[in-house]
Amino acid sequence: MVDVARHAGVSLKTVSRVVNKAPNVQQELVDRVLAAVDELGFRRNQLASALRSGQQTSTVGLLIEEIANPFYATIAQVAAEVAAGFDSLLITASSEEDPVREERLLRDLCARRVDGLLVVPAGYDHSFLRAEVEQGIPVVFLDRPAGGLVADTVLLDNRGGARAGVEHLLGEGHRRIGVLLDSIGVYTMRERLGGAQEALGAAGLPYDSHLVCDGVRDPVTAAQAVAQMLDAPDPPTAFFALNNRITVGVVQELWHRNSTASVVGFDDFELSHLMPLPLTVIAYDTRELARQAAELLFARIAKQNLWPRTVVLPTRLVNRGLR
Amino acid sequence: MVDVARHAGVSLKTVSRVVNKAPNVQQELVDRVLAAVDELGFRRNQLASALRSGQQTSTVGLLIEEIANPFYATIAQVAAEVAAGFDSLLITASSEEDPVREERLLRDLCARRVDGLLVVPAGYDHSFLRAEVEQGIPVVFLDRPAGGLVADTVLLDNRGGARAGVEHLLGEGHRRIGVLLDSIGVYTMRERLGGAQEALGAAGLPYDSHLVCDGVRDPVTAAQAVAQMLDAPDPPTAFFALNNRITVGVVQELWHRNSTASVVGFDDFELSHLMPLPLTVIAYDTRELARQAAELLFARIAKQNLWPRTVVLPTRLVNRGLR
DNA sequence: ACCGACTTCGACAACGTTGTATGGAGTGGG
DNA sequence: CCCACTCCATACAACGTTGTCGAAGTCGGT
Repeated sequence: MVDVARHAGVSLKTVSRVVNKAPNVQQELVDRVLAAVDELGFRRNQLASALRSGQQTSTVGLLIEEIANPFYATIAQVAAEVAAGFDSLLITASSEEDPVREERLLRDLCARRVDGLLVVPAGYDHSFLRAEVEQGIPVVFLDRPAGGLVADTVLLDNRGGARAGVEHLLGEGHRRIGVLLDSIGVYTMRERLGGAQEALGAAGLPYDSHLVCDGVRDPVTAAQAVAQMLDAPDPPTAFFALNNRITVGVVQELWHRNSTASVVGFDDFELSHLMPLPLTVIAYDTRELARQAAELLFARIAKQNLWPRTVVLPTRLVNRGLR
Repeated sequence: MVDVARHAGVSLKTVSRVVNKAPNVQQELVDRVLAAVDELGFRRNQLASALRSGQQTSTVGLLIEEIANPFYATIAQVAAEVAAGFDSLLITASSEEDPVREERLLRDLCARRVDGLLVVPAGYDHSFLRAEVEQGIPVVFLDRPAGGLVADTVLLDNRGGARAGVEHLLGEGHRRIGVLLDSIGVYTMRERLGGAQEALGAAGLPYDSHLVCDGVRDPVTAAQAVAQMLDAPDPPTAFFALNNRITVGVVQELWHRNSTASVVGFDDFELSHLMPLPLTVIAYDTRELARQAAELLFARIAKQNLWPRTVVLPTRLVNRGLR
C-alpha cells in the first residue's frame, strides 16, 4: 500500500480510503490510485485489515465429523451458502469423532479469530469453549447438543421420528422388530433408541435384548447382524435401522436372502427410492437444519448477548409401501 | 500478550518465546508465564502472528463446484486430511460453476493469504491468477485443466475410460449405443465424448447425432432423454452415461420400462452395486486424485519454483455383468 | 584477573492495514 | 474582511505478534 501511495503521489491513508470505497475522495485521486493499484498488482491484505479494525475476519468455522458423509456435506453446503450472503467463507474441519481432535480444532479456529463457530459436537464436554464465547465468539451447535455449556442449538426430533417409525411397523402387524444402532455413545442413537422403545412399550411389547443390536458401524456389520438375528429362533419380522449406513446393510442382506421382512430406516438417502426392496424411511430436511443453525449464528454475530435458544425440527415418515 | 507479560513480571518477548516453545528460557519463568496465560485465558492471535512472521497462515483454499456433490465432498475430505498432516486447515468455497463467482472467490482467498490453492476450475480463463502465483501462492488444479495458465494439474484419464466403456458395450455386440452427457461446455464431458467417439469410430460405426444427447443435467432429464431415444425408430440397445447423475436417471427409466438395454456409466457411486439393473461403471480413485493434488500443493508450498507437472490417473472398468 | 563463548532476557522496530487528530484549502454568511 | 464551517488529504499511532540486536550474567580456561 505504501508503494501504491508513492506511485500515485498520495498518502497511505488515501489509498486505504480508495480501496475501501470510503467517501470524500476527489475523483481524480481515486482514478490515480486505482491506476496504481492495477499497475502494481496490489491486493489488500485481509489479515492486516482484520487485525487492525477490531474483529471481522469474514470467516466462520464449521466443525463436523467427516465431510465425505453426505449428511455433513449438505450441512457444509448450506452453511457456505448462508455465509456467502454475509460475504463470509467457511473453514471446515473434521473431528473424526475424536473429542481430543475436536478440542484442538476448535481452539485453532478460535486462534484464527473466526467470527463464529458452527459445531456438530463429538465430545461430551465443551466447557473449554466458555472462555471463547465470553470473549465474543458465538457458537451454534447442530444435530447434537453441547456438553457442559449453555448455547444455541438446532436439533432434530429424533425421538419422535423413531416413535413414528416403530409405530408404522406395529401398524403393519409386526410384533418382533429388530433394532440396529451404531453406538449407544452417540446422542442421536440414544434418542432414536429411546423413541423406538417408547413406541414398543406403549404397544405393550416387552423389552427383548435379542432384538437390539448395538455397535453396527457400517453396512457390512449391519448385514451380519441381520443374518444372525434371522438365523436365531423366533426371528424378527421387521427391522428398524437407526441410520442410513445401517439401512443399506439391512436391505442388502434381506435382498440377498429374498426375505420379506419389512424395513424402516432412519435418515433418507439419495437413492433410497431405487432400493430393490420396499423401504420406508424417517426423513428430515438436512438443509433446513443447517440453514437454521447458520442463520442463527449470523444473527448472533450481528447482535450478541441474546439468550441461547434451542430449536427442534420435525421429521416425517416417507412410506414407500410394497411394490 | 502485554497483559500476560505484566502479570508474570516478564517482558513481552519472553511471553512470545514461551508460547512458541522457543528455547533459552528459564524453567521458572516458563512456569510463571504459563500460569499467567492460564489465569488470563490468553489465546495467541494467529492473524497477528501470520502477519508479522512473513507468510504462513496454515490455511489452504479449496475451490470446487458444490460441496454437497459426493465427488467434491470426497476431494474436500482428502484435502483436509493431507492438510491436517501439515497443521493446516481448509477454506472450502463453492463456485457453483459460475466463472465470475470463481474469480471473486479465488481473489478473496488470495486476499486472506492462504498458503496455497486447490482448484477444480469452472471458468475458461485463469490468467488472472498469474499475478498471485508469481507473488508466491502455489496453485494446483484438479479434475480439469486451467485456462490460460501453466500450472500443476492432476487429471483423470477421461478419454481412455470412455473408450473402455464403449468398447465393453461393443464387445457385448451392441451396435447402437446412446450417449448422454451433461454439457459439452465442460472439459470432462468433452474428453469423455471424445473417447467414446474414438471407440465407435475404431469399430467402423458412423457418427449418428440421434444417439448423442447433450444438456442432460439431472436424473429426470436423463430419464426423459432415454424415453425419447427408446421411442424413436431404430432405438439404441445400450446406453453410455457420461456421469453418475445421468446414470441414475438412465437406470431408473430402463427399470421402469423393464427394458433389457445395457448400461455403462462413467463415475462409480456409493450404491451402484445395489441398483436394480446390471450396471457396469467406469470407476476411478477420487481419493487418489485429491491426495496427489494436495500432496503436490504442499510440496510446492515447501519448495517453490519447480516446473509445473501434469499427472493423469487411470480409470478402470468395473464389470457388473448380468444378474 | 582477564578473555571469549554461551545463555538468558528485554527494548525496539516492523508486518500491512485502519482510526484519530490535525492542517490547509475552499465556501458562504454576517 | 473575518469567522465558522465543510471538504479533502496527511501524519501518526495502533492492532497483536515476532525478528533483530544488544545488555547482562555465567562459566571455564588461561
